[in-house]
Amino acid sequence: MDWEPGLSIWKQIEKQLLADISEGVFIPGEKMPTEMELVRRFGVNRHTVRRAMAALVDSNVVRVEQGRGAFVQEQILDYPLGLKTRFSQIVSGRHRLPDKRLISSEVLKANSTIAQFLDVKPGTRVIELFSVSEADGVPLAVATSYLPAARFDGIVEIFVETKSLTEAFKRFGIDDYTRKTTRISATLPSSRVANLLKQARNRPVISTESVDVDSAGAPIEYGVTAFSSDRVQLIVE
Amino acid sequence: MDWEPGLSIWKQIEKQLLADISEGVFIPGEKMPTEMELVRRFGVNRHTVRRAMAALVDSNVVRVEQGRGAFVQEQILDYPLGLKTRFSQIVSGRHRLPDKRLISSEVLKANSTIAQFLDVKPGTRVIELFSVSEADGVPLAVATSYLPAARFDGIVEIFVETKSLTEAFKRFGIDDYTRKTTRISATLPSSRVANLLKQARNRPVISTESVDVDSAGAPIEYGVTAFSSDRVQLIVE
DNA sequence: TAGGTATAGACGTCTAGACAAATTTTGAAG
DNA sequence: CTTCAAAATTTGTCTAGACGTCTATACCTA
Repeated sequence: MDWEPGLSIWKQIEKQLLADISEGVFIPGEKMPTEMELVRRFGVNRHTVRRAMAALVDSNVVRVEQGRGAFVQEQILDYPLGLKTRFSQIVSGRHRLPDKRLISSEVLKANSTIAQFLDVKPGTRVIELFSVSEADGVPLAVATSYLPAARFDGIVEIFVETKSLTEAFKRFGIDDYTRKTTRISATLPSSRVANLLKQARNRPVISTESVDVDSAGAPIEYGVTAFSSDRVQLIVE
Repeated sequence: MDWEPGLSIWKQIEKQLLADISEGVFIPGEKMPTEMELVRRFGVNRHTVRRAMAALVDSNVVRVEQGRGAFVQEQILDYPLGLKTRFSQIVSGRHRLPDKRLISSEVLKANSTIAQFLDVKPGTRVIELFSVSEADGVPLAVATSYLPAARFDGIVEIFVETKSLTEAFKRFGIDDYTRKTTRISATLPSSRVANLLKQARNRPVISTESVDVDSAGAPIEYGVTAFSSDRVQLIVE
């Protein structure tokens, strides 16, 4: 690489890396070359590369993690937590393609926690849905949902077909439902969740616990969702 | 200086300099020690001092000028440019003490520019006021104002006494006046203006040209004002 | 197989030195 | 005294090297 006079080398490197990112050479969320690789590519000292990277970090274009490397910062999705929060609507509204894939499902007997939130007796049969929500193919969240089996027999097939719980509920005569409660915490993901989110195990997830109720106030879903904190920001209105 | 473990040295230096500033050891607008002086004071390498200073520049606490040195950044005053812009009100509203000192005044014959803005014939006698506006003793702007002499005979004494053009106008029966036009440009100050603003000649000033009119629409003042761009930011609403 | 340990890889900090660029000061010439 | 050019100051950039801290991985042991 040859340098044009009048502009400091680190600024030219910053410019080049920025161009690479916008051209898709480096993908948001993916690892960038290591400092030493950039040193070899540009033929400068490591400190000069670091000066350029520092500028990119400063402008929030990349994120650096000690011991791991640098990553192209992804655009963080604002996820409003309202009474009528619908995943697909939020993502579509940001001009991104939503998808919700079912990973596994089974029918089991409710433990005391699930029973309490769904307002049923412990031991009642409930459907467990384990799914991944994506935008443009990038996983944003993994959700575990529990629904009373008696009321929603056969909902799994509809969910797989429509990829939407909202749509599946409609087939069961529930045209409208609202969020009753949401509890928010931050944790580190299990390896399974980290894997599904395609993120490092030491990056935190935002964990929400929520109950949705139908128009009559009866609980229809209890869910635990883990959002990738690098890709999603929850907004409380 | 001895360093506590667990926190990088440059951060400790940053912290110390920040403390010095808030304690008034370094005064806003004044020059800070040179890098070499800080190197001797803290007993570290110049690059370590520069790392700390870079953080302070980043957080807008200091401003560095190549070849001149580092200066404690002064809090920039937002100066709204509205129809009823009144200097003393704006400054008081920011909990700072306004002052407007008359530097010189004289009566002269209007040239074509002044005559045009004041809507009088060239050669008409006008009063020229040259003043400095300060907040907490720090000069923010120097203003040259032109008023029709026939209408405002004896206004100079009132202005000196009240330090306010708004107040002086009131004595002449003008309880209300509005800004008609404001033109904004950026220039380098003359040495006289730089001196009055107590700023370097190579730091730009924001220059405004304005006409105030009374409630009947008749021009009562044409003024040229030079704002210190380090201390004032104009806000157009 | 689970868990701890050693090791290599990658970023963070600090020191040292050499020039470059911008500004200010000094000093000589007129 | 003014003006202009040289010198000194001061900050900006780049290189070079050493060591610390954090992470991931491979390997060993129980």
